[in-house]
Amino acid sequence: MATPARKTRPRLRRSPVQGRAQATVEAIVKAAAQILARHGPEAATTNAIAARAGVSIGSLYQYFSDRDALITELVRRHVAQMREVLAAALQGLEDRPVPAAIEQIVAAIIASHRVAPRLHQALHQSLAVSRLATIDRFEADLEEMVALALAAREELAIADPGLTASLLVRALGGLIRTTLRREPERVDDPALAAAMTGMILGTLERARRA
Amino acid sequence: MATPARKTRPRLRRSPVQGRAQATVEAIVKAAAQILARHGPEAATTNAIAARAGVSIGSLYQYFSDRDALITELVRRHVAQMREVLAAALQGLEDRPVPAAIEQIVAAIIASHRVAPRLHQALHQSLAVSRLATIDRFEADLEEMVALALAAREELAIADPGLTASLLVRALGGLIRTTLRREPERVDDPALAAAMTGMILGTLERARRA
Amino acid sequence: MATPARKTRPRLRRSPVQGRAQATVEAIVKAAAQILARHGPEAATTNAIAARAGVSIGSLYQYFSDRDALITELVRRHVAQMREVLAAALQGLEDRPVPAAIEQIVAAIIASHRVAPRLHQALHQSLAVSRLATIDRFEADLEEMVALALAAREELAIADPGLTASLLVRALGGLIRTTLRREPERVDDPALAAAMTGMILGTLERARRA
Amino acid sequence: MATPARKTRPRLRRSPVQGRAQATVEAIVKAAAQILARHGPEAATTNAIAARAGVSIGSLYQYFSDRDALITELVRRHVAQMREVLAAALQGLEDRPVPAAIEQIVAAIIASHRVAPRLHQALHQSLAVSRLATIDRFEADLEEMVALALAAREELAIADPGLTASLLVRALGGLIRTTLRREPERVDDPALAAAMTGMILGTLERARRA
DNA sequence: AATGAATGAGTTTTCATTCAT
DNA sequence: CATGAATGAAAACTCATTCAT
Repeated sequence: MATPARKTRPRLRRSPVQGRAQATVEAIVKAAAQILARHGPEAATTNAIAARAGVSIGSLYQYFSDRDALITELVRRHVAQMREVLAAALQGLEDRPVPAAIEQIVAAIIASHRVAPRLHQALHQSLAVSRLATIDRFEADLEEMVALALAAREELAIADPGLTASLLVRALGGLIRTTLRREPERVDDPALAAAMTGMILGTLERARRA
Repeated sequence: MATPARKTRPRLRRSPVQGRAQATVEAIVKAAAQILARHGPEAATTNAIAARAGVSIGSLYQYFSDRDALITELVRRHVAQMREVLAAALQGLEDRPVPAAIEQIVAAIIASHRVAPRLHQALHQSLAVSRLATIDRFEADLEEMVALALAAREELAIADPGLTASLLVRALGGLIRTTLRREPERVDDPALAAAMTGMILGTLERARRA
Repeated sequence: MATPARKTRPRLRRSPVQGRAQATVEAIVKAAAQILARHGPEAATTNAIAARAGVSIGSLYQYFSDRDALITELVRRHVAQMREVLAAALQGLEDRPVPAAIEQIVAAIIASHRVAPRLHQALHQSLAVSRLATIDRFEADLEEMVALALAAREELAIADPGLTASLLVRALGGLIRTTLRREPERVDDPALAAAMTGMILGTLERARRA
Repeated sequence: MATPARKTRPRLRRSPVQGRAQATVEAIVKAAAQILARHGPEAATTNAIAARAGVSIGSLYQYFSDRDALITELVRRHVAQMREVLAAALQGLEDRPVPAAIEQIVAAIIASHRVAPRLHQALHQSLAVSRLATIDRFEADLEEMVALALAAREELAIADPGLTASLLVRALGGLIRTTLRREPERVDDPALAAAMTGMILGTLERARRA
């Protein structure tokens, strides 16, 4: 690539070993998330974040080298949470018959996107393309997991599990994001989930080895 | 009243009567598109746009009341172009058998998203959620067109054409956007297009009336 | 004074000998007056003035070397009008008995300030102190006229006509301006005019030679 | 609600808790006053004010939400000072006989207008008519005070104390302002003060009930 | 002469970041 | 360590003025 790898910065300027420092960091990250989610990227200035966190701007810079580092940490936590929710929602996947498994995957992906939808939206918006890496990695991992799950089911006879997984994960992700943006309340609509499941099943049908 | 009520402000602050002015407007819009596409929303300052367009900042404000108006115009043109490409790519849709028609729709949606993918991405990013209306309207129109097309094909027997159309259009759109962002070169991959077509056909199969 | 005398500029860049040019100048000055009076100094940009006058900005600069020259011309005309109104309203002053003469002076000063009160106000506001010279000269002349009139009336026995004239003219002027600003409708109140007359008569009484 | 409704925005954007901040605010306000007084409204740009105050432009905006807020604060302080001077100069008014009381009033009004005459002038100029409220309120209050003082003196037998007070206050105010503008040194001339006193006494004479 | 497109210095304002206390 | 006052580069936008057509 053209751009040189950024010199990796320590994630946190100083590791908060004491409880108070830990609490301060928590407060700052939480404040940033709240402001981003509720008032959008424009409102998320460092001063506003510090104010909402109830700490001085100086303290913010005590723990984060710059605004970027704070946002990065926020993304890291958000994605970690999505991963957790996803992992929990995928428990016992292997033991289920295919149709139920698909339903479970759909539900899991929806659930992971509902962790903090406004924040998710705001992050997608405020992050420069180059900065979406962390989120993209999550989606890539998700694709891989799904690919493995598909390959593991011999009865599905998927010709190209990688391609099919990408297809499904990206389609579902985009579908959920668009719906969250334009008709947020509909994300809970069981008819939509059912239709998504149908879409996946139909797709898998078509993706069989000739 | 003598003057008809206007809901929308005039598109341009002043309409260029001389050819030179027309050229200036074009240069500004083009410069804005380039900077947005290549360097992202943050880089698209009015000064940078004017500089790249080779005009003074004053000239920019002769024709656009503010930065927002320029972006709006850019969106307008971009969406208009997407609509054109889409319309052209959908010519003769009714005369084709279902499988070919689906292929054509997939190709058309891909084509419309390839008009200026980086710009599309940047616009999605730089526009506040509330300002995505023009793009959203395009997507909503697209959903409606597809819903009509589905309903018109009695042989498909789609139970809920609206739902199915939303599903497909949003899924395809998100899929294409994600792919453009993460693996831009793959958009041209015929295997992907084929897989998408498969996805749609499979989905339609599943969406039949019981 | 510290500031050197400004190099005197020709009042008009070119003397409009033709009728059309004359009309253009009229239109420009009138437009400037209207905008100043109706929308205040901030709105009186050269472009706005040209637009309202229905001429191009280039034409404005054809006749006025710069914005300042235009404002100067406007002031000149405004004061000239005030002088005319004043002179007309003072006709036959010498032939009247003192009380009637005073009433006439009061009425005349009021009349001269009502020529274009909003414009007058705007000019007072938009003119830098150094630029109020033309208006000040008008008031100085007025003071002198009144001083002469007072001195001419032996029966008044004014001890210091100059002082008394300054007193009265400045007091009346300020009074009228303040009233125009704060209670514009009251300027026509006959009770006020009567009170002013009373004030003057009382003042003259007190200004007699011991 | 927990917080009481505020009609007025907080006077300062942020209240300085450290002494240093207080000093900064003072420096800014003082610089604004100086520039306005010496170089007029046009010269009083936020940058120029910050520069003269010896602080960064950012500091100015820490304490004042915008240029307007700074000017408003300046007016507030100026008027407060005028009120103080006036109040001090009116001490013991009730205990004096009418002629001495009148002299005192005249002296008090002159004194209040001499607080910062150039600034006063500049403020009158730089404030849009609609924004002169604070100054106007001062003058209105002054009129009312005088009206009450006049009414309290039964021996004066003023027919319409309100009208007479308006007359006198506006006349004196205008007179002082004009004199300050055109012959600033003359404001100290005892002859002028004496003449003003004469004007008032004469006016009061004429304003008696028939 | 007239036009109006173009100019750019100058203005207000924001916000990430530093550093003295 | 925490605080918050201070910084200043940079952004949006205006408007008097010029000049090619």
